[in-house]
Amino acid sequence: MLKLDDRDIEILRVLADNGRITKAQLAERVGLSASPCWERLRRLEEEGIIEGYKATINLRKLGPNVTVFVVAELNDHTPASFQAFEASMQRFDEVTACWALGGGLDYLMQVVTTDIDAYQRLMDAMLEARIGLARYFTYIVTKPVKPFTLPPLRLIHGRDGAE
Amino acid sequence: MLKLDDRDIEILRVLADNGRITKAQLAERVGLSASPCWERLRRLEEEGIIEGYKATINLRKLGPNVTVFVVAELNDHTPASFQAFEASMQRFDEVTACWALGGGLDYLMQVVTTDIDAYQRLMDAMLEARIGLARYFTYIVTKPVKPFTLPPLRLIHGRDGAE
DNA sequence: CTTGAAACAAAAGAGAA
DNA sequence: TTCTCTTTTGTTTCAAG
Repeated sequence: MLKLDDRDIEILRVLADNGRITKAQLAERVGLSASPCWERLRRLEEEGIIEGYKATINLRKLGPNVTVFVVAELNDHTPASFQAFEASMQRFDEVTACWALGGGLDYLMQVVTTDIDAYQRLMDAMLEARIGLARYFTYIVTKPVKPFTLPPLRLIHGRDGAE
Repeated sequence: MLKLDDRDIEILRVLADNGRITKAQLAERVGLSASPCWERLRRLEEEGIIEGYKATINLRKLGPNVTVFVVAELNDHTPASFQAFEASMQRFDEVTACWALGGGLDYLMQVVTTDIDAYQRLMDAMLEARIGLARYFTYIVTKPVKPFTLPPLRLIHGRDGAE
């Protein structure tokens, strides 16, 4: 298990909020000077705890669009079916995220399209593409209430079982 | 509406993938030299199309944790109830994202806790906190199938209605 | 859009607290 | 360990063509 102290956690928190902060500013914010802070950051990146850095794009400023969450059930639940469905998820660009759910039969997809019509056409295309999709339930997003935030890292870290 | 050309879109795509790329490398990747690329980037940031930059943290390396999606229904559907519930969502740190859904009565929450027990305790706490939560449905994530990706920007951009 | 110069930041190391 | 200080190298920013 990787040992992280409060300062490492603080580095993660600052970078999760501002991924382009300079290393000098980062050091100041976590109460270290540049060199030790830089060492810790290098380690966090090397260990893969920091996976990368991403710009956050405001899709609403680009044009009209709609986000839909879809709970999907498959026709059958063989390993091959799961694999085929999961591979399809990678190919549909409108599927912006996907998770497998407990119960062994369901998936949750996040889908972004220009409008509800385009969403329907996408789902029709999925049904026709014979990727194993049997039924699905649609949750249309009307408003983002809370943008992605980090969970409380101190809870998740500092217990047995981590790699 | 903001006019973006293919190079602007390409800048967004590169930065959504690698938010800490240097400006010189970014320019090279999109086929511009440093100064014009820098001008475009400055504009995208100023317009708020680029909202910010975030480090991506691999939670699994920090310790055991479970992600749960929760579809929630409220007791009543007055504007005040919505407001109260949405304010609560900001306060629960384990709620890592939240969206309001169509139908005017439902929310989808993404929750991250250490284990299913902690998830149950959180939901019990929400029920007891009288934040207006009536019923909820639990979807436990067993596997991330597709991490967040950008939707096809060319579809969303380049039509009427954008700001 | 290009060049290029000045200001600034990153990276790595030496040695002291 | 962490800190400060220094040097080299690379990056950002912006003015001028």
